[in-house]
Amino acid sequence: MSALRLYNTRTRRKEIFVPGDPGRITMYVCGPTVYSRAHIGNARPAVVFDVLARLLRHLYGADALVYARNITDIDDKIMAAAVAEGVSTDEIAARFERHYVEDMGALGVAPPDLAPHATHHVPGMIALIGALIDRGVAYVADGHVLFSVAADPDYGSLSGRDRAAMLAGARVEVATYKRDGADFVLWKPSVAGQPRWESPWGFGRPGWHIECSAMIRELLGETVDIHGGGQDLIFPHHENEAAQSRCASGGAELARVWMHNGFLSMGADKMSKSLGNVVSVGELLEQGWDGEVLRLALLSAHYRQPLEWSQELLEQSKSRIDRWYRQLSSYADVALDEARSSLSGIFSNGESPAGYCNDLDLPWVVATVDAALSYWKSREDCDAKRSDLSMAASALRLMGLLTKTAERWFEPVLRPKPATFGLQGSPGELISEMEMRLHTLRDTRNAARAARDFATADRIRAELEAEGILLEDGPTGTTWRRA
RNA sequence: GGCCCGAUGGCGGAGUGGUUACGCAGCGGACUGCAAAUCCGUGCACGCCGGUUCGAUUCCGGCUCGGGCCUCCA
Repeated sequence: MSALRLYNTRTRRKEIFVPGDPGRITMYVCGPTVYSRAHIGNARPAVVFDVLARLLRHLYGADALVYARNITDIDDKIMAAAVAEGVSTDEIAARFERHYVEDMGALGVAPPDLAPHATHHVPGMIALIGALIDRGVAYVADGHVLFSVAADPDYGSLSGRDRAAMLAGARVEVATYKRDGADFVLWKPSVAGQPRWESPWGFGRPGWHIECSAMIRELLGETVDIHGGGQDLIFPHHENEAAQSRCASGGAELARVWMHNGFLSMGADKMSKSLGNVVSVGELLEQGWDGEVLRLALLSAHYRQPLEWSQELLEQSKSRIDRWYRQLSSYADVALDEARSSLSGIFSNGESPAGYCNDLDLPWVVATVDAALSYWKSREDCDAKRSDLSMAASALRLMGLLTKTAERWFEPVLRPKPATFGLQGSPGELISEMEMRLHTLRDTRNAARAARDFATADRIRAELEAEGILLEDGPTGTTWRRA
């Protein structure tokens, strides 16, 4: 068993990962609030923790991990979207959850084992709030239930903030019913028309932070091995979760390891809906970027580092994956810790973990794969080469890349674009019509080349390139692939 | 104002107390009708000022600049 080192936000250092029960490792990641399409920044944690889940399953066994990623389906933004459209919050939530699942699927993100919905766990939240009141760390005020920050001496330990700093930084006017400016809402009243549940404190709905605490408690237990999310959740969301759960359980920490991914930026700023500088996963897919290209782009920087999203990043990722498919996709999977390969370091290295086991150092893994490719590219086939390149391919597959055959990868994607061919009809008819014309063009071009009529041959090649199809003339004939 | 993080070549992005990944782009060459792909070769870097050290891009301190959080946010 190799040592896995993970960076723990709470201690601000890499630690050897020691699960509470190696036979049942628990991981919880904060999922989406479903009120709009996911942008590519939202996809980063989904992809990063998907890779971590694959790694944990690889290390501890396929059945040893329980991975939960919640769906927040009750929230002020969902309510606002519902009002704006004149439909129910359920309809909004269901629609955008569907989009989310599709988009993440396109990025190769495997569905988590559990995808709890906040609205299905309200009784658990009410029970948890009741327990906090009983323990004297929460209080009722003006129809709300609030968590008393002063009651938790460890409040601030995750984010590294002290009380004085929080007061100094307060930018929001403090509600008068709060005993302390830092106290946060566990339960709030709903007015007519808003979603509501019956509780000992009247009809209302849960605060955001209590949702995760309650679902973790119900589904995974008092303490999870790993709790993940984006860096912006460290405070207040995760700090508050940690405080609630710690107080409710009499001191047990909510998570052994807290992990947070860095942010995507667009130009100088963080990509965020409030700044309006977002690009959605759906848009990128429609532009023709393969999900694997988006996935590699998201994984091209270490998960804790900021990553600048750009057209160039996409193009670089595309080139890299194209090359991998040409050179590596025929190599079958092997055990990643196979000692015969000189690349076994990408996966484990007992004393000083490297690559995967070094806090998920995927850029290093990718670089090592490329170095191996470069080393072997002009060398003859032999056991060592096959062993190294098989391991390289396996390393990429563990991060969810190189999952197709080269044939599939390079297969031209015909998109119905009637304008180009001056056609009309249903998408299906258009595609079969386009296929027929492509065959004709291929025959025409081959004949032209044979007759050394290069003007005609080049014209056809240019036309097809405009359709996203590249023709490559090789010694054994012409191959067609998507651009 | 407080807390946190970062600063590497044209670009992206790792890592390391001494030999400076990897990719993309560029340049030269081979191959090709021309391209593309492939192959061979090649240039380019570690924010600033101190300190520790035989030696620092790597460790320590300060500074500057940039970003995030402190309000919904992956």
